[in-house]
Amino acid sequence: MGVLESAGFTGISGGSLDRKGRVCIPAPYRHVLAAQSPNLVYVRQALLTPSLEGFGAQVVQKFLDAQSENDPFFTAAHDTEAFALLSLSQELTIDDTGRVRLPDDFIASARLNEAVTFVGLGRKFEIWDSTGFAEVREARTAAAREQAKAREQARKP
Amino acid sequence: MGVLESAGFTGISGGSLDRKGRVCIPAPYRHVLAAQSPNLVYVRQALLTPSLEGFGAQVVQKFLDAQSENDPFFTAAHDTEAFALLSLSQELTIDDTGRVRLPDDFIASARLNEAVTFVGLGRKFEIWDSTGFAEVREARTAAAREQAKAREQARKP
DNA sequence: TTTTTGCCCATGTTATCCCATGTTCGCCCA
DNA sequence: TGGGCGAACATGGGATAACATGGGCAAAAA
Repeated sequence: MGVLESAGFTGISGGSLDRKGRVCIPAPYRHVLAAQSPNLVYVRQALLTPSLEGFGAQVVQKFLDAQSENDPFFTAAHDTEAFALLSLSQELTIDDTGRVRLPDDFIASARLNEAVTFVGLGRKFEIWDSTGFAEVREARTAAAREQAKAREQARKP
Repeated sequence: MGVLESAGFTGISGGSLDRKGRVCIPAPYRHVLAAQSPNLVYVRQALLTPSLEGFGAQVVQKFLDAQSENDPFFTAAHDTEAFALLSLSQELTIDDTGRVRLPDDFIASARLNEAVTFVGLGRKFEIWDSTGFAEVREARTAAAREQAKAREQARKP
């Protein structure tokens, strides 16, 4: 713990969903979240993939700030954005063993089984079913590898 | 210690991975890292070679700043990059004897044995299995030699 | 009542802190 | 210009705290 929090969520780690629908948030993630608000995490269903997205209060706060600066309300585009961020998210409290209870419909929509995988992406993190994530990981790694190769090429000739 | 830190990671040095999966980061590297954030190093699996890459908080911070300015938080724009940099990296804390615990999957993917080699490359450094690095070193030296020759040619036609 | 939710305790595992020791490097003085 | 001497460094190992996870119990909801 230290300046770590500013760097956001990083790394990939495994966890487990117990029969009560609880998951233990990885300790490093909890430290990031704790720096934003105590015992709180926002979780929503990802829009494009069978996974969940978690983030801290800071993201919500930033959105609200932007909201008050610009058009307050009454624009359809904005409402859609607000819906995506606020309506689809649930504010979950982290108990003192570091776990949260995931709503059943979230578990269903992300197709989670007992083994889950946490994926750090800076200001947000993802929760996947471990089996399902395996191939996604392959694909993403391949894409990253291609990008890295492309850079090698660009530099050399 | 001096102005050296600003020059980034330099040189090649050996180290050892103990039975607990710990490595001692070479002191010169630690000094570079300390200038960016205290007791922190980011390590990731290299994309194109069986090795690990280490770097300081500055690299990550720079990426996150860019991310939050454009606010592409929930867009897929930088996803590949974010995955490569943030997901594949682990934030490791350096204990007060200068060591970090490398995750087992990192050790496996870089095929590390007891003897490891640190390779300074400016803003990042690499961690190789010493035996595996031997031939890579050959190849790189040869490539560097070729490049040097090519430049000679270009200058004196 | 039956079910669910939040709270608490229990436990095995893992990592982290701390102390100890050998070694190498740099520095200063003869 | 060599020793030699002290500090910084690298490495091993054991104790301790943090972590992940299962299960029980009681209050609240259905």
